[in-house]
Amino acid sequence: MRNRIKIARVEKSLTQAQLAKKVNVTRQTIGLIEKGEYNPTLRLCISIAKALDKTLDDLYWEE
Amino acid sequence: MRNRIKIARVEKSLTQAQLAKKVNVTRQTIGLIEKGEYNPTLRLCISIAKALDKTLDDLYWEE
DNA sequence: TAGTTATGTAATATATAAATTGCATTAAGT
DNA sequence: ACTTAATGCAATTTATATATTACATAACTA
Repeated sequence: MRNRIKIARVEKSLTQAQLAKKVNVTRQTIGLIEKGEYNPTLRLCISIAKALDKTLDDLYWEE
Repeated sequence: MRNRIKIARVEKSLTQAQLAKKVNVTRQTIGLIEKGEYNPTLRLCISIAKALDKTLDDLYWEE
Protein backbone atom coordinates (compact mmCIF):
# COMPACT_ATOMS: atom_id res chain seq x y z
CA MET A 1 0.00 0.00 0.00
CA ARG A 2 2.29 2.76 -1.20
CA ASN A 3 1.04 6.27 -0.60
CA ARG A 4 2.06 9.91 -0.49
CA ILE A 5 1.13 10.68 3.10
CA LYS A 6 4.64 11.49 4.28
CA ILE A 7 5.19 14.05 1.51
CA ALA A 8 1.89 15.74 2.25
CA ARG A 9 2.49 15.65 5.99
CA VAL A 10 5.93 17.25 5.74
CA GLU A 11 4.54 19.87 3.38
CA LYS A 12 2.17 20.86 6.16
CA SER A 13 5.00 20.80 8.72
CA LEU A 14 3.30 18.18 10.85
CA THR A 15 5.06 15.46 12.82
CA GLN A 16 3.76 11.91 12.82
CA ALA A 17 2.53 12.48 16.36
CA GLN A 18 0.65 15.65 15.42
CA LEU A 19 -1.05 13.99 12.48
CA ALA A 20 -1.87 10.97 14.62
CA LYS A 21 -3.57 13.17 17.18
CA LYS A 22 -5.60 14.94 14.49
CA VAL A 23 -7.00 11.66 13.21
CA ASN A 24 -7.23 9.88 16.56
CA VAL A 25 -4.76 7.08 16.04
CA THR A 26 -1.35 6.43 17.52
CA ARG A 27 1.94 7.68 16.17
CA GLN A 28 2.95 4.10 15.43
CA THR A 29 -0.06 3.60 13.20
CA ILE A 30 0.86 6.67 11.16
CA GLY A 31 4.46 5.49 10.91
CA LEU A 32 3.47 2.06 9.64
CA ILE A 33 0.97 3.45 7.14
CA GLU A 34 3.57 5.86 5.77
CA LYS A 35 5.98 2.99 5.36
CA GLY A 36 3.36 1.19 3.29
CA GLU A 37 3.29 -1.79 5.63
CA TYR A 38 -0.27 -1.25 6.74
CA ASN A 39 -3.55 -1.55 4.91
CA PRO A 40 -5.58 1.15 6.59
CA THR A 41 -9.35 1.36 6.63
CA LEU A 42 -11.26 3.72 4.38
CA ARG A 43 -12.42 5.78 7.32
CA LEU A 44 -8.84 6.38 8.42
CA CYS A 45 -7.71 7.12 4.86
CA ILE A 46 -10.39 9.79 4.58
CA SER A 47 -9.50 11.29 7.96
CA ILE A 48 -5.85 11.52 6.99
CA ALA A 49 -6.69 13.06 3.62
CA LYS A 50 -8.86 15.73 5.21
CA ALA A 51 -6.25 16.47 7.86
CA LEU A 52 -3.71 17.08 5.09
CA ASP A 53 -6.08 18.97 2.76
CA LYS A 54 -5.81 16.26 0.12
CA THR A 55 -8.21 13.84 -1.51
CA LEU A 56 -8.04 10.05 -1.58
CA ASP A 57 -6.68 10.08 -5.11
CA ASP A 58 -4.01 12.61 -4.12
CA LEU A 59 -2.65 10.32 -1.46
CA TYR A 60 -3.45 6.75 -2.45
CA TRP A 61 -4.25 6.39 -6.12
CA GLU A 62 -1.77 5.26 -8.71
CA GLU A 63 -2.81 4.59 -12.25
CA MET B 1 -19.09 5.06 4.93
CA ARG B 2 -21.37 6.12 2.12
CA ASN B 3 -20.11 5.35 -1.35
CA ARG B 4 -21.14 5.06 -4.98
CA ILE B 5 -20.18 1.45 -5.59
CA LYS B 6 -23.68 0.20 -6.33
CA ILE B 7 -24.27 2.82 -9.00
CA ALA B 8 -20.96 2.05 -10.69
CA ARG B 9 -21.53 -1.70 -10.42
CA VAL B 10 -24.97 -1.56 -12.01
CA GLU B 11 -23.60 0.68 -14.76
CA LYS B 12 -21.21 -2.12 -15.62
CA SER B 13 -24.00 -4.71 -15.41
CA LEU B 14 -22.30 -6.70 -12.72
CA THR B 15 -24.03 -8.57 -9.90
CA GLN B 16 -22.71 -8.36 -6.35
CA ALA B 17 -21.43 -11.91 -6.76
CA GLN B 18 -19.59 -11.10 -9.97
CA LEU B 19 -17.91 -8.06 -8.45
CA ALA B 20 -17.06 -10.04 -5.34
CA LYS B 21 -15.34 -12.68 -7.42
CA LYS B 22 -13.35 -10.07 -9.32
CA VAL B 23 -11.96 -8.61 -6.12
CA ASN B 24 -11.68 -11.87 -4.16
CA VAL B 25 -14.15 -11.24 -1.40
CA THR B 26 -17.53 -12.74 -0.64
CA ARG B 27 -20.84 -11.50 -1.98
CA GLN B 28 -21.85 -10.61 1.57
CA THR B 29 -18.87 -8.30 1.96
CA ILE B 30 -19.83 -6.41 -1.19
CA GLY B 31 -23.42 -6.17 -0.04
CA LEU B 32 -22.45 -4.71 3.32
CA ILE B 33 -19.99 -2.26 1.82
CA GLU B 34 -22.62 -1.03 -0.65
CA LYS B 35 -25.01 -0.51 2.22
CA GLY B 36 -22.41 1.68 3.88
CA GLU B 37 -22.30 -0.50 6.97
CA TYR B 38 -18.73 -1.59 6.47
CA ASN B 39 -15.47 0.30 6.70
CA PRO B 40 -13.42 -1.53 4.07
CA THR B 41 -9.64 -1.53 3.86
CA LEU B 42 -7.76 0.62 1.39
CA ARG B 43 -6.60 -2.43 -0.54
CA LEU B 44 -10.16 -3.56 -1.07
CA CYS B 45 -11.33 -0.06 -1.98
CA ILE B 46 -8.66 0.11 -4.66
CA SER B 47 -9.52 -3.34 -6.01
CA ILE B 48 -13.17 -2.41 -6.27
CA ALA B 49 -12.37 0.89 -7.96
CA LYS B 50 -10.19 -0.80 -10.57
CA ALA B 51 -12.78 -3.51 -11.18
CA LEU B 52 -15.33 -0.81 -11.91
CA ASP B 53 -13.00 1.47 -13.91
CA LYS B 54 -13.28 4.23 -11.33
CA THR B 55 -10.88 6.00 -8.99
CA LEU B 56 -11.04 6.24 -5.21
CA ASP B 57 -12.42 9.75 -5.39
CA ASP B 58 -15.10 8.64 -7.86
CA LEU B 59 -16.43 6.07 -5.44
CA TYR B 60 -15.62 7.21 -1.94
CA TRP B 61 -14.83 10.91 -1.75
CA GLU B 62 -17.34 13.52 -0.72
CA GLU B 63 -16.35 17.08 -0.16
C1' DT C 1 -46.33 -24.35 -9.04
C1' DA C 2 -41.67 -25.19 -8.96
C1' DG C 3 -36.99 -23.65 -9.89
C1' DT C 4 -33.46 -20.20 -10.56
C1' DT C 5 -31.13 -15.67 -9.81
C1' DA C 6 -30.06 -11.64 -7.15
C1' DT C 7 -30.09 -9.72 -2.89
C1' DG C 8 -30.69 -9.01 2.37
C1' DT C 9 -29.36 -10.41 6.68
C1' DA C 10 -27.79 -12.89 10.95
C1' DA C 11 -24.53 -15.89 13.91
C1' DT C 12 -20.19 -17.47 14.56
C1' DA C 13 -15.25 -17.97 13.30
C1' DT C 14 -10.92 -16.21 11.52
C1' DA C 15 -7.63 -12.80 9.89
C1' DT C 16 -5.75 -8.59 10.48
C1' DA C 17 -5.97 -3.37 11.57
C1' DA C 18 -4.83 -0.70 15.29
C1' DA C 19 -3.57 0.09 20.33
C1' DT C 20 -0.35 -0.28 23.87
C1' DT C 21 4.05 -0.42 25.89
C1' DG C 22 8.68 -0.10 25.64
C1' DC C 23 13.29 0.59 23.94
C1' DA C 24 16.65 2.22 20.32
C1' DT C 25 18.60 5.78 17.18
C1' DT C 26 19.33 10.17 15.09
C1' DA C 27 19.56 15.09 14.99
C1' DA C 28 18.99 19.49 17.06
C1' DG C 29 19.79 22.51 20.66
C1' DT C 30 22.09 23.99 25.40
C1' DA D 1 28.28 15.58 27.38
C1' DC D 2 23.51 15.94 28.23
C1' DT D 3 18.65 16.87 26.95
C1' DT D 4 14.68 16.75 24.04
C1' DA D 5 12.04 15.87 19.84
C1' DA D 6 11.11 12.91 16.01
C1' DT D 7 11.19 8.54 14.26
C1' DG D 8 11.91 3.32 13.78
C1' DC D 9 10.75 -0.96 15.36
C1' DA D 10 9.25 -5.20 18.03
C1' DA D 11 6.03 -7.97 21.17
C1' DT D 12 1.67 -8.46 22.87
C1' DT D 13 -3.22 -7.31 23.23
C1' DT D 14 -7.69 -5.60 21.57
C1' DA D 15 -10.95 -4.19 18.13
C1' DT D 16 -12.90 -5.00 13.94
C1' DA D 17 -12.82 -6.34 8.80
C1' DT D 18 -13.91 -10.29 6.36
C1' DA D 19 -15.16 -15.35 5.75
C1' DT D 20 -18.26 -18.91 6.36
C1' DT D 21 -22.61 -20.95 6.64
C1' DA D 22 -27.23 -20.57 6.43
C1' DC D 23 -31.87 -18.99 5.74
C1' DA D 24 -35.16 -15.56 3.84
C1' DT D 25 -37.57 -12.96 0.07
C1' DA D 26 -38.65 -10.88 -4.42
C1' DA D 27 -38.52 -11.19 -9.45
C1' DC D 28 -38.42 -13.86 -13.22
C1' DT D 29 -39.51 -17.89 -16.04
C1' DA D 30 -40.26 -22.84 -17.58
